[in-house]
Amino acid sequence: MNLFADIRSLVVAAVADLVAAGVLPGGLDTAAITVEPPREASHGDMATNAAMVLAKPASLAPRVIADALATRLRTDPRVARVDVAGPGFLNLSLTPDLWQGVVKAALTMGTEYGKSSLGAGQKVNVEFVSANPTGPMHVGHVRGAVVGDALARLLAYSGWNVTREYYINDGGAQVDVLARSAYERYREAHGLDPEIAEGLYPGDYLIPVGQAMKDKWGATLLDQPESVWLLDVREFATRMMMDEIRGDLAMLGVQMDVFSSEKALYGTGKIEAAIQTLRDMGLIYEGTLEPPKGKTLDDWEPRVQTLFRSTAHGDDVDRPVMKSDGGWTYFAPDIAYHFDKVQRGFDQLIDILGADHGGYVKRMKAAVSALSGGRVPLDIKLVQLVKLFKNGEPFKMSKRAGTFVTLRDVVEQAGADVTRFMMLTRKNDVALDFDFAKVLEQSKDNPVFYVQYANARVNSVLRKARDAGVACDDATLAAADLGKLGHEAELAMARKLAEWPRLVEIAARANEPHRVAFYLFELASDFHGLWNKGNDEASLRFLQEDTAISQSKIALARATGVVICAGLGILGVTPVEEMR
RNA sequence: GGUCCCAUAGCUCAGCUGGAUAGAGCGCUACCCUCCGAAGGUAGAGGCCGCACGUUCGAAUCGUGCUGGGACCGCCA
Repeated sequence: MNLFADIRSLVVAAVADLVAAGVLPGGLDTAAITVEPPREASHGDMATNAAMVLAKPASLAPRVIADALATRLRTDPRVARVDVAGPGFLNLSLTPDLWQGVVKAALTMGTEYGKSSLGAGQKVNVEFVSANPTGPMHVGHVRGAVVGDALARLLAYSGWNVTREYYINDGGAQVDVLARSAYERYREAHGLDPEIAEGLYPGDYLIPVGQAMKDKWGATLLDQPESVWLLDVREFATRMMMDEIRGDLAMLGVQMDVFSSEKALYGTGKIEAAIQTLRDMGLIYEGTLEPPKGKTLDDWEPRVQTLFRSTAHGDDVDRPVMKSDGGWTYFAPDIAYHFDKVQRGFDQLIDILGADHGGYVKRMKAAVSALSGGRVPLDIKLVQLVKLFKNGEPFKMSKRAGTFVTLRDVVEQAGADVTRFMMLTRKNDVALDFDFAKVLEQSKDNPVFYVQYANARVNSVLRKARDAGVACDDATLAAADLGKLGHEAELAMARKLAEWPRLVEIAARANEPHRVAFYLFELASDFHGLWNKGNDEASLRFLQEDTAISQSKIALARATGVVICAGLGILGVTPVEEMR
C-alpha cells in the first residue's frame, strides 16, 4: 500500500485518457512524472509535475495540459480538489477517508506496511565489514557493519533477495604477520620473553591465542624454524580471530549469510580462470606503468608487469594484476572473488568499504563490468570516518599506545541499539561524530532517545486505554471511524504516515539506509508535537470520554507506533515499550 | 600532479536522482510551564546553498572550470 504510487498511477492513467481523446499526442514518456508531498501544507496533500514534464514533448503550454488533467482527475472519487498553480503544478487534495485507509493499512498489516516488491525478488549481494582477520573489530569497522546490515534489511524489506557476505582477507602477507605475532605470544605462554619486533601486532588480544597454541601444541613448536610452524599457526590464529570477529558482529546484532575466504581462491585455479577470462577479452597485457605524477618515489624503476586494461571500462590507468616477481597482486584475488559473485548469479553487487579504499573503486567496477559483460552493476559505498568524543573532547586513538577503541568497548558503553542508530544519523560519505556522553543523554538532543520515547508514549496510551476498559486491539482500532479526526495536527500525522512506503522506496533505490533514521526522527517529532498540543487542548488528547473518539485517536497513535517499529526494524534497533 | 569525497543558518547536519517562499536540532532572543501527558512548551531572529559560467519552463540538486578541507595514489593489504 503506497498512496503516492496509487495517485501517480491515477495521474498516468489520466494522461493516457487524454492521449486517447486526442488532446495529447501519443508516445509520451511518463517516467519523469512524479507525485510527491508539497513543501507547503497549504498546497494540498500531493503535487504532481505532470503538466510541466509533458509540455515540451507534447508541444503544448503546461497550463493547458494542467487544466485538461485537472478536469480528468476531479472525476476520481479519491480526489477532493485539484488546483493548478505556479508554472503548472497540479495540487491535489484527497478525501479524508484515504488517510483513514493509511492508518487502517498500518493497523492491519503491522510492520509489513511499507514493504514493497520494488526489488522484484532480484538477487543482491551486500559485502560489508570484511575486516582483516588479524585482530578484533574496532570503531572504524562498526560504521561499515551497521550501514551494511541496515542496507541489507532495507533491501530485503523492499523486495530484494539479499545475501550478506564477509570477505576474509586471509591470503596476504598480513596473516603471516599475525602468525609471527601469535608465535611470540606462544613463546610467552611458555615463560619466555616475547620479541614483538617492529611491524608485528603488539595487541594483548593475541595473548589468549598464544595460550591456546600452548594447549594445542605443547612445547613442540618451540625453537623450531618458521618454515615448520608458519602455515599451521596462521591457520590456527586466523580461525581464532574470525571467531572473535563473529562474536563482535553478534554483539552488534549483525548476522552474515556467507563468509568467503581469499585463501580458498588460491590453488583452485579460480584466480587464473578469472584472469584468463579477461585475457580472452583482450584486456590483459604485459607492460610498464608510468610513475604516479607529483608523488616522488625514490626507488621507482619501470618494470614489466601483467596489467588489466581497466581503462577500457572507465578507469584512469591500467592496473597490475601480477607483480614483477610473478606473484599475484591483491587485486587479482579480488577480481576472482567478484567474478565468483557474478557467477553465483547475483543481479546486483554492493560493497561497503572504508573511505581509504576510494582509489580502488574504479578498478573494481571496471573488473565487474568486464567480467559480467556490463550485466551486473556494482555499487560501492564508501563509509567515512567515525570521530570519537567524550564529553565534547576528541578521543585520540593510537594503536601503538594500545588505546584503540574496539567495537566491544563501544557496544558495552553505549549499547547495540544506540550505537546502530547513531551510526545511521549521517549519510555514508560524511564523517560522523560519536560522543559517548551525548548518545546516552535522555533529551531531545538525542535522536535515539527521541524516537524511542515516541514509541514508549504510544505504548503508554495503549496501556492506559486498556486500564480504562477501552478496547484497543489492532482489529478494533482498524475499524475505528477516523472521520472523527478533524484537527489539522492529526491529519498531518496521518499524512506523515502515508509517506512511509514512499520513503522506503526512495531509500532503497539510493541504497541509503540513513534516510530511514531521519524519517523516524521527523515522525517522532510530529508525534511529540501532537502530544504536546494535548496539554493545552484537551480535545487533542488520545483518551476521551467518548469511546469511539478515543479509539480513532488511539488508532492514529498505534499506527505511528507501528511505523516506528517498522523503521527501527530496518535499522536493526529494538523498540522500547517504556522509558526508564 | 592525478583520482574520489565534502562545502547549505553562529555550530552540527537533512534536503525526495531538477520543482513552488531552502528545512531540522543545538545555540541565541522573548514569553509560558515546573502538571508523571515527567525526562520541558510556544514563538521569533538568523541564508550569495563556497565562487563563476553553462544546460532549461525551473538548479542547493545536473555539466564545465576555479577556491578551500579530507582520503587515497606501482610491486602493502
